[in-house]
Amino acid sequence: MLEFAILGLLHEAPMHGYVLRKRLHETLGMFRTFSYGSLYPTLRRLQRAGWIVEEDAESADTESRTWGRRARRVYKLTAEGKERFADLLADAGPQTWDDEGFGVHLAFFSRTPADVRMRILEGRRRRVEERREGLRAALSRAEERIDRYTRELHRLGLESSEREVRWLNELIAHEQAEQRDSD
Amino acid sequence: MLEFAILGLLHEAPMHGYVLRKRLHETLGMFRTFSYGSLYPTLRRLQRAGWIVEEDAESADTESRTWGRRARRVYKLTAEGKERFADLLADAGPQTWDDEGFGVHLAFFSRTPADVRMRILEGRRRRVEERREGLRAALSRAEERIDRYTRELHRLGLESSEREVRWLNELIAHEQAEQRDSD
DNA sequence: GCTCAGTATATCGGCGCGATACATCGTGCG
DNA sequence: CGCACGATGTATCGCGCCGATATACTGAGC
Repeated sequence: MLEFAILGLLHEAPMHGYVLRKRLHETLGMFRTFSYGSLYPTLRRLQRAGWIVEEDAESADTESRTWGRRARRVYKLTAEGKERFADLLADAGPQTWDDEGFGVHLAFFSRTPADVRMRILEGRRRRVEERREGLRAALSRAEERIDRYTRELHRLGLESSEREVRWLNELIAHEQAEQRDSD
Repeated sequence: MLEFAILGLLHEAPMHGYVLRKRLHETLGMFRTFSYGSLYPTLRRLQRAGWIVEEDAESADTESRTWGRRARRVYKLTAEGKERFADLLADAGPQTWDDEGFGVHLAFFSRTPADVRMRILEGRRRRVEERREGLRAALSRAEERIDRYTRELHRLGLESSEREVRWLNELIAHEQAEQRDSD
């Protein structure tokens, strides 16, 4: 997931770890964060894989650089990196239904193909509906022996699943409307 | 977290990995699951730490055992394991405010001391309120440049934070009422 | 001159996951 | 009767990510 997000953000501009993490915070905003303990090793991994390369000291152009310190490692996408991101964007597999995968992918939704968007949205809906049904079942079977606090948690979870399904239905309807328009 | 849940469940009865995982599913129900890839190594770890021990082949009593196959490793709590669980129950630290930690701890809330329950609930509320404020800020500053889908996600997140804060307030009020009663 | 917050990179141990492997048992179906 | 299948049962491997920790330089305020 981090890989996906990094590749997506580097499309905007070359960046070094520190600002990358800030952009990560902003665009994934309040819903998912990544620690430096994941970021730096992942950057290494992407570099080794050839998806990104380190920009060298040049690039004295735009940036005013009032500093003399080096140390910042600025990375930029390679052609292979762009391909890789396109592949990940087009993936509508199971990991894009779960909380984490869905949330991150959604942050790059305007760049993902319309049909893929649809499949992700529907997959997510199926996932949340399953959760909702599971919670409904647990609650109906619960009245007796189940712990009061657990029951409360289930109630909250059920409500939130229901709300998310409604939210997904709206998004899906909107997508369909858009698709109709473009016909 | 897995450690906590295992120790808590083994209070009911000695169990082997497979049924432990089922009980895990039931009591954490729909909101958190653990894979065998975590469970078995964790069981080892707890054994090494001395919190649990493997019951030996005896125990030919209650269980009818229509099978001749061995292989099942039945674990039971040690005195140190019970102490360990009590310590974890009494912990109201930061990890008990986050989604995962909070959810798991809640499953054992009826066994946690009332004052600890209160501190966890309040800590969680603070956490969710921060998230809520973050999302509100993001949404108000958003209208312009932010991606439509991200905004939708923020909307959903905001609603769900608001809902959870209300839910927490109810729980907290209930706790306070209970505390008044016992005075 | 000092301290403090922000900028910047990096590593370490540990937790949990998904994939995979392997073996046994009971049930149902042809 | 045989055999496939689903449930029972334990285990390992590599990997992604986290929190803690270390290090060091810069700019602002006092």
